[in-house]
This record gives sequence, C-alpha cells and structure tokens, in this order.
Amino acid sequence: MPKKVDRHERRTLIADALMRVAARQGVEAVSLRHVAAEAGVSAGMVQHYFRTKDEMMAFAMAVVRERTQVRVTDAIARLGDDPSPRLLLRTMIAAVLPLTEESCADGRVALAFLAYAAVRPEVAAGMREDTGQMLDAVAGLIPAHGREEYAAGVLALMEGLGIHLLGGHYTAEQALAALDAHLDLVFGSAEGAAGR
Amino acid sequence: MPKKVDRHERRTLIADALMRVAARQGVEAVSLRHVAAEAGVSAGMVQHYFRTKDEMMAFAMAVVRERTQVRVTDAIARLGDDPSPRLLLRTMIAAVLPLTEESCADGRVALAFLAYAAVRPEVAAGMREDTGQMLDAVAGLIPAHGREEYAAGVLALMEGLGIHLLGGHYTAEQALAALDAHLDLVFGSAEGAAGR
DNA sequence: ACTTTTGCAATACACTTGCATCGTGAACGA
DNA sequence: TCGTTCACGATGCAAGTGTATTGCAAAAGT
Repeated sequence: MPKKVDRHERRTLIADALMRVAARQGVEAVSLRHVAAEAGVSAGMVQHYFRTKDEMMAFAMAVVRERTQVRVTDAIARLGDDPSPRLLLRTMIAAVLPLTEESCADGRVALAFLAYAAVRPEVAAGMREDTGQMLDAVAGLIPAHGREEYAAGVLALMEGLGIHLLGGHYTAEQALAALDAHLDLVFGSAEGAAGR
Repeated sequence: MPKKVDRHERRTLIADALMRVAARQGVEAVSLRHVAAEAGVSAGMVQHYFRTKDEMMAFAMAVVRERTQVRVTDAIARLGDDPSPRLLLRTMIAAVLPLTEESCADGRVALAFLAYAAVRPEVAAGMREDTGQMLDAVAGLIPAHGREEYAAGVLALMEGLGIHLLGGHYTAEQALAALDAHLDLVFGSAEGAAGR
C-alpha cells in the first residue's frame, strides 16, 4: 500500500467542514465545492472520500449523533456515583440541548438534517432508532405508572425546547426553567401518588 | 387597468404548489421551475407574481401560518361555549399537531421552513412573534403559579410532538397520550396544590 | 382608434450543482 | 528498479439555478 492515510480522520475533517457550512448557511448551501473550500481542500479530495453527496451527508449526520452521545455520557460521568434519577435525566437533557456555543452549532446541523431526513426515508430510519433508544433510557428513569407517556413527553419537550432555543424564542434560562418545572411535575406527581 | 386578476389568489395558488413540492421533495427542491410545473403554469408567471424566490418563500410561509391559525380557531369554535381551559388548550394543540393528512403536509412545510429560517434572521423574526403570541395564549389558560414555565413547557412539548410525529417516531395515539399525560400533570398539580 | 397598462410567456445569461474522467506523484511490494 | 496501488488535483460536462430582458396579446381609459 502506498501512503498511509487515516481515512476516517479525513472523513471527519470533511464532515466537520460540512457542519460548519450547514450551521452558517443552511443545508441548501452544502455543496461539494463549498465544503471543500471550507475544509481547505480540493473538491476532488472530497469526492475521493465520499463517492456521493448523500453519503457525505449521512456520514456527517452520524458524526453529530455520535458527538451528542459523547456529550451526554460525559456529562453523566461528571455526576459521580449514584445520582438521583431526576438529576440524571436533567443532566442528560441539558447535555443535548443547544445551550453552549458548541452544542448550538450541532443543534443547527441537527435541525437542518431533520428537514433533510424528512424526505429521505432511509435516513429517517436512523433517527427513529435513536429516539427509540432515548425513549427506553428515559422511561427507565421515570418512576411508576405512565412511564411511556411521560417518557415520550419528556423527549418531546426536549426536542421542542431545542427548537425554540435555536430559534431564539427562549433564552437558556427560560428553557431550563421550563425543563425543571416539567421534571418537578413528573417526579413530584409520582412522589405524591406514592407517598399518599 | 387591463384584465382583472385576483392577485392574491394567484399568489396563494403558486404558494400551494410550492408547499406541495416542499412537502414531497424537501425545501432544497423548491425552485422557480419546479413550483411552476407543479402549479401547472409557466415559470414566467411565477416570476411575475414573485420578484424573487425569497419573496415567494416568505409568502408561502405566511400562508402556512395563517392556515394553522384558521385551523386552531375553527377547532376552538367547534367546542361550543365556555369550554374548560384544559379542553381548550388540548384542542388548540391537537389542531396544530400534524395528525391529519392535511396538517401533516403543513407540518412538513413548517419543518422545512424552520430550517430555512434558521439562517435567515429576518424570517425567524416572524416565527418568534408567533411563538410569543402562542405563549401568551397558553399562559392565559394555565392555572396559578409557574404560568410562564408551564406555558413554555407546553409549547415546547407541542413542537416536539410535532417533530416526532412527522419523523414517524410517534404514532398519533402515542403523541396524544403524551399530551394528555402532560396536561394531567399541569392541571392536576395546580389543583392538588390549590386543594390542599 | 389609439395609447397605456397589465398578465403572462419565452428566452437569454451567468452561475452553480453533482458527478465522471482524466492525469500525476508518491509510496510501497517485488 | 520496476510496477502497482493509492491519494489527490484538475478539468469537463450536462443539468439546473435565480434573475433580467424582451415580446406580445388583451383589456381599459381617453
């Protein structure tokens, strides 16, 4: 073999450029040449690592998913041993929400991809899987009856808060306040029912 | 003046075509010629009624906003006199959610525009306004303390449910169950606090 | 009847798009 | 040292993009 090149590294480099473009100018601005320019490489190279644009998109999306997962597990790890389910859940959600500069960029990309996936059934399947996973995780943290409904609600709330945050409709404080209020309800009500 | 033509009607006709295209193939597929073909008119005519593509987009978005508003007020009107705040709120939200064929198409368009607006500050302003309005309306229906947080949460929940519905992550039943569960919490908790 | 205004179609233009096809240079195995 | 294999750059191409421009028919005012 000639020249050793970390293929995956190159691909992520390009994917990063793609995400910067998508975050700044929207998905519609994502093109081979734009991404190449943003990455500081030739258009030919982009083509070399991704045979098609859709392949590039799919990869970039996988990167985003992976990164948010890392953010979540990191945040949870920082909690120390045996945190309360409620704190755990809150930390998880806060890690996903576009609150920091970095996660905000990811959020923009995710939103762009959401629209992109809306008309690409095969791409949407991946997201469905993700939410299913999250749903299980959340359901496991919620006490008692109505797990499924509550879990679905919490997940939807998270998604919605993310959207409103990205749109600048809510401030970080408002979003977190709404989240906490909701968690109060979910955990408080079960406590009340169990305590009675 | 020659030929009387209902300008607004023509524009909505074109906007409708635009929305069909956006719903079917995504925003990126929205182009002058595609829209013209979908509307069954010449590309020149589209250009005649919208000097620029962005103008066309903005108009289409306004149509969507307007239509969902109509759906909401209609649904509320069907409720009869003096419905409970909770029922009113539920009806409002159910009217917005992409549950029917029709509102689902609108939802796809709205999602596409959400991404579109994410990088167009002047477009995003309109949406911000809308959410602000909705927030006030919702807050007015929610009892007692923590209005703002709860209202923000309810709105976010709605948005999130919409997203998950569009993505096919939730079924209509699941979404409604989650909504009802949430409303149980919001209205039930206040009642519990007041009753104590 | 004549001019003006308007609705609309057609075309032209400068770009951009994704993708295929070359060419080249360099690293390795033989 | 030769040949193969791979990374990458450059170029080309057909299709599609938004927009400006032109042309033309018809309706209204005068």
